[in-house]
Amino acid sequence: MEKTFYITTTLPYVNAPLHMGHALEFVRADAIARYKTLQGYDVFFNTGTDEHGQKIYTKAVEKGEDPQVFVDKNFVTFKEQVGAFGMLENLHYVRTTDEAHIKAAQVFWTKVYDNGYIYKKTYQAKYCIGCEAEKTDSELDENGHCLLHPGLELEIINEENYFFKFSEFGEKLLTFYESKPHFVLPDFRFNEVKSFVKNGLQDFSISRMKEKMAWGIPVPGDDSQVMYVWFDALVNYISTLGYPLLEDNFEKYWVRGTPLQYCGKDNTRFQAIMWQAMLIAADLPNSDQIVVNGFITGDKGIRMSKTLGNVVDPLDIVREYGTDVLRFFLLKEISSFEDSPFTIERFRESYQANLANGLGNLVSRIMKMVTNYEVNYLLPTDEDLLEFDDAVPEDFHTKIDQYDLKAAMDDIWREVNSLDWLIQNKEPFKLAKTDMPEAQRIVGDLAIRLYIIGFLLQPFMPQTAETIMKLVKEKKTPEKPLFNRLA
RNA sequence: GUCGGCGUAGCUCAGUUGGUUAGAGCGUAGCACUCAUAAAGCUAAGGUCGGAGGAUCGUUCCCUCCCGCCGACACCA
Repeated sequence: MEKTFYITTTLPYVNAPLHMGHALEFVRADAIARYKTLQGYDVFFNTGTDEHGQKIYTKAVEKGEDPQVFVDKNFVTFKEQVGAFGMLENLHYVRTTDEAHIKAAQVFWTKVYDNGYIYKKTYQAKYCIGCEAEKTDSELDENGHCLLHPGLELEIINEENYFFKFSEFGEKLLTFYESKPHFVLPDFRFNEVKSFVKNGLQDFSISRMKEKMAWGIPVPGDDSQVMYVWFDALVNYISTLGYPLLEDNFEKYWVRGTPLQYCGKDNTRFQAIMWQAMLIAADLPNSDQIVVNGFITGDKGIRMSKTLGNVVDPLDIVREYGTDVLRFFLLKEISSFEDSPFTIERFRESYQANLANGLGNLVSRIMKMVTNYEVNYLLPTDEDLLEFDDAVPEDFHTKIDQYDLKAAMDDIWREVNSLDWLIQNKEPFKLAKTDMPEAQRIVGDLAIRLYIIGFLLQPFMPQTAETIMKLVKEKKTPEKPLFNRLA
């Protein structure tokens, strides 16, 4: 039976442009998807857009547009932006306003309802007259007043909502976590998850009154309510696989594969706790693993913000340096799990050292000798490279399997450095004048190792990898530098 | 406030089950080579390992306290 692999990003809200954090999530997930594809897995790679909820509704109204028209337009933009990150061709896009998704969310709801985990209860919302908005406890000061209007008493609004019996899932979740010691990566996030669950879970509301906010999926059997946005949105991870149909893709990728969910650290709770409880409530198998990214910050770990002027737009980077260079920096220089700074200075330094002076220059010098000395060599096949571990750096595969992509990239660059060192040390360019066969042997060896670098680079920098492999295969010197030096 | 983590060269970070001169990459300075994108190679400078106490023959690495930063503590998806 063929090996299958499922991976998904979280779904960004469709109303805002993608920032560097999104780029990180997409590029990392894509690198993993490509890696697994190369390993011979049948990969289902999912992303998409979250298109319901108050924020989007408000934005559409502001623009004087019908919400559906608004999200349709924004989805097109979203897809273009994601395309700029160099994603796999067969990436699946799910939209939470897709008919199939809406139906799936409703069937999911009904299943959970029938299993007795949804009930109706009065929900008490705190409403600030000053802000004209509902407030959560974290938005209040110690006196229970709105931070922006500390003088005003909050109004309590009673509203009938549907609730999810989250409180019944504490033990079940902890048992599940026990059975999967690496369910959440990195482990300090898993610890946070566990302690959250151990502190006790409370039921929470999963619907809103339609008359107040109509932009959501109708609750089955109750016209007065729509689903609260994230309850609907989380179902995308399986609606994209054809759920409620439990055969075909769902069986193939979710049940038989190992569903991996990639997310930013602000999403941990939804992915690792709520969604898992929802799956149990609907009698469905849990996810296999949740991998959590840190945030990208500005200089000195300060968060990026427009007012500070330290925002770097991933699309600007792509426009100026190309997709692979953006991918390079995100994969090589950004910590795999912790917060990491992205500054233009750091970016340019790394570009100059690792791409222009490093990899790009290495390709030039090796291929120049290959053509000048008319070197012949026999390249390993893909099968060889996949099967024989001695061709790749030690633990390279282990690092990727643990989603430490930065460590894998460091391995590749160690190889780049050692080839540079070898050239300097063995001096084939001198030997060519006295002992051509030996020079050819050395350069042939270098070319093969360069080819392997290209091979290893495929999941991370697909275009560059292809270029390098092609040059080595065809024994050609690049017509122009792979990466131009910066002034 | 409670729980957890972090604070190591200019920058980004490794590391030590406590033991002679604390590591890498980048950046900086010098030397030198020429196959290459004036790139690569070699060498060097640069650290009281956040601060103060304590336990120890001895600690950057253990304990206590302090300072600073960050995360979780639920309806922000």
